[in-house]
Amino acid sequence: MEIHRKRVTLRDVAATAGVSPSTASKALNGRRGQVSEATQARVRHVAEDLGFTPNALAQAMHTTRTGTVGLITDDLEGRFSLPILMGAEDTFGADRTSVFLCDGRGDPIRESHHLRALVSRQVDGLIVVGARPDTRPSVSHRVPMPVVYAYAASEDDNDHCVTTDNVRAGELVAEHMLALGRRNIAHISGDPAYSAAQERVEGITSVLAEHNLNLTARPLFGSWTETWGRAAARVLMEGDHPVDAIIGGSDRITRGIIETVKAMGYRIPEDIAVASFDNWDPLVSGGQPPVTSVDFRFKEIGRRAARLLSLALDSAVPEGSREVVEPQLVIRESSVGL
Amino acid sequence: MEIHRKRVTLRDVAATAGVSPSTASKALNGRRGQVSEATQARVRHVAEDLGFTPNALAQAMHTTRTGTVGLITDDLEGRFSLPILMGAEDTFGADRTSVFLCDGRGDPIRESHHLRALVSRQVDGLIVVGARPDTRPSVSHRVPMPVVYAYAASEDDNDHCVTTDNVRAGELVAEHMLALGRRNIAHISGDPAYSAAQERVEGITSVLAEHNLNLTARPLFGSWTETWGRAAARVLMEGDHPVDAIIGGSDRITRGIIETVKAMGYRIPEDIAVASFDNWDPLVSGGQPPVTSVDFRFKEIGRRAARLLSLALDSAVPEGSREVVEPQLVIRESSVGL
DNA sequence: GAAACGACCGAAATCGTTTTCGCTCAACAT
DNA sequence: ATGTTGAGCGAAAACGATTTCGGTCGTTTC
Repeated sequence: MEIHRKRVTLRDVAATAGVSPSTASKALNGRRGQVSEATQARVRHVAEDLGFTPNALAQAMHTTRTGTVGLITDDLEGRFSLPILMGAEDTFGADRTSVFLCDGRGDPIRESHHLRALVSRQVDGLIVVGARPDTRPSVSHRVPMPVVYAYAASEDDNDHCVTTDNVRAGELVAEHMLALGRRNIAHISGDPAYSAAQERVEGITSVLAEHNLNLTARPLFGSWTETWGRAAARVLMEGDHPVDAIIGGSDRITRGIIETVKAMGYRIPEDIAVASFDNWDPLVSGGQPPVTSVDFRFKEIGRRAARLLSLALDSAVPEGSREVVEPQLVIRESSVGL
Repeated sequence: MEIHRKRVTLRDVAATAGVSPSTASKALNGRRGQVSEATQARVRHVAEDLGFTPNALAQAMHTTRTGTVGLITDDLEGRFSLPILMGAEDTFGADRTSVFLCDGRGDPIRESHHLRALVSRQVDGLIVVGARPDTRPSVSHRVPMPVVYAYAASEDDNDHCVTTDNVRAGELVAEHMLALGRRNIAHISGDPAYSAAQERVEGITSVLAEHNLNLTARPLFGSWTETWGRAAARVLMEGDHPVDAIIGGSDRITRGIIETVKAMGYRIPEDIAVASFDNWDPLVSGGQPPVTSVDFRFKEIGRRAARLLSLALDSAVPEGSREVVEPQLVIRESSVGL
């Protein structure tokens, strides 16, 4: 049924209700004291009957608020941006604001294009989601509306940012391993160019240091892949250092580690306790054993970013607000036996 | 620098260029013959100078085209919807239309809410992405604009749909296995309630039948999890039927299969060739060995859906158009040795 | 030299809604 | 009877852009 019936406007409602558009508007918006109960009811009924939906665009021309925000990301897989989007939807839901999602795909030209499109669509604000948790160039000076950076902070200190705490994430895992009585802890990380890699190492070593311990071997850096996890695990286990715990730099790396360690005849977690970062469900929950991992709570990041943006829209927040979402350790059988 | 400078309007441009808004408009839109070269250049220059960006909302009130479409999904993980979104962006890019992404999260109430929001925002059209490839309820009668269903078809035959071909996917894998000389082929599927599961079986068996073959054992149904893959693989390998190839129902299932088969001492692909459906990179590319898998080409689905929607916007397409995107087999080492 | 023409520009209407302001009319006080 | 309310409604302006329709010129044509 492709009856793309003409859109019914306030004018139509007013006409069939026998009042002026102004009165109809007041009736529907519940302007008390300006319209009688009787006509209010009548207009409401007619509007319902005709299936009237107010044109948000026309409304926006007055309020200069469109009830829309842009979310710009570079994250192809959507591992960060979708949970963040969902969190944002959660807190915007009450505000009844909708989200434009745009993928810049790491291309500044494409990003500029999206930026222009969003500005011309008069979005009230912007959430910029970085692909990696390093700082990224600010776009705030290029747009006439508030911007909040999520996951990756902006390079400009005056911008609003909601980020993760990779140092804390490292601490969480290290504390967990120590609490389990492990003392010979190794770390197989990913690409050392990522600040996340460095900060997690920092968190781990600082906790160990508090107990007068050190990593049993120098952290191994490579790439964020299973293949690297396998290779590094073999090197590590064939080395001279005793190992009773391995911290993988990501869930992908950890998959490789677990496979190799098991293949070499060690039991997990009895001989080797394993933990990881990301808590990405498809990799973590179905594994054998399921993997203990740090969850960075992307959804919460989205919620907080949206909240911050809402405040910024009302200029109710100082420049350069920074929020950090505390990560959370999710414990599974790879570190603690059943 | 939170200089949220007042937005510059066409009026401003006109004023500083010393012309009327109408002339400014014509100049910027290149209305030839209605404005002299000189003033055109002057207005353009001023607009550039002031950083003028036309208000798309105001423009939309004339054209009754907002250059926005809604994309509604239920897919929490974004495995389908993000690639589809990217594909849609690709073909919409030229049209300079932006996409509202909304997640219904499987909740009809939430979906209705989003639907209302999109209608009130005057989106030109809608793309509805189903979470599973079964048919889903139509929403077309509830909105005054064209709708295209992607991935999951609509229950209403008059709707436009772009879907995958699960039967063909099954055929592709089966043909591949036969071409490799495998004759004792088993299939470990997922939840039998999914039409995708049934159709893939259908594709596989039909190809085998053409060669007077049958699956070496009845297809095993369970859930779309690694755990099920492990359990089923063990049952299968310990059974009486000879097996030289296993087709996993999804990449997650296949992870479990491979792990178990390897643990039982078989070599992949020498003893057992393995293939799968989905071609989901994080599960498929880093595996040991990497997994042969059928790619359903979500991006292409998005592109086609967007194209179909564009046509529907111009009423240039008959009711009930159905498009099927041909899946593609991606061959890796789990089926073909190096 | 008058008429016709074309190039260039601006006034005004329009899109759909909200808001301000003024109008009308009944009810009430004086 | 006149003046004062105030409740209820509508006319009109406004948001920012586009488009139609004239209007003002200077130039060409017979």
